[in-house]
Amino acid sequence: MERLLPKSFYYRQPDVVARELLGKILVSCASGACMRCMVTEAEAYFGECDPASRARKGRGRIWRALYGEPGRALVYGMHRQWLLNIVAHSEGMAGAVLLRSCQPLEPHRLDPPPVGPGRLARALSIDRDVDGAPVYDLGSPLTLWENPEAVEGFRIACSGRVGVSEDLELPLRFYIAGNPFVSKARVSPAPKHC
DNA sequence: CGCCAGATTGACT
DNA sequence: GTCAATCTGGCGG
Repeated sequence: MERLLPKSFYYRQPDVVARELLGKILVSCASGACMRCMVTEAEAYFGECDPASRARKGRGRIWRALYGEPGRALVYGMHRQWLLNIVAHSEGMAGAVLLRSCQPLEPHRLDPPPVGPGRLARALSIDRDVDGAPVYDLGSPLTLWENPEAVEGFRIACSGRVGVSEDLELPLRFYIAGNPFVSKARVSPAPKHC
């Protein structure tokens, strides 16, 4: 059987965690029935040093979450959708991983595929109720699991983050190369080999 | 309190 | 290509 990713998994730099979350299993029981999918695309955000981070916006609840305990879901709304992040950073730092796309497991024919952060949240019934949920904790409405099936391996590609007006030099968007459940940015950021 | 912009998406010209 | 919906938080009146 699969194993929950431990809390310590999230006590690392957001870019490391974003990369390592690819291929992992995301389980959402937010709607009552549980739904499983594999993470195919994620982006890393840092704290106030990151021009694209919401920590830049002010010291509200999002700022507190980014500087708060790693391994917790951070859900907030924008443009009429919910965006799902997992808080991830080393001790004393700040950051999170934005889950952008996933591949449904099981016979789930999702109409708009859960590709793109807004669609992912909608497909998994993610909303403010899930905010703060510890994803390393069994019994949480949202959990992340090891994926023994994915050991076969896949290529990871990376690029600049999607939709940000000001990005860092580092490539902070990671995705499974060739997987159909990955968003195509309107203006696709140049992919690089990682 | 109103207005603006941002890690978006779907409908429509 | 363009528009608008409406979550969060800063800023101006």
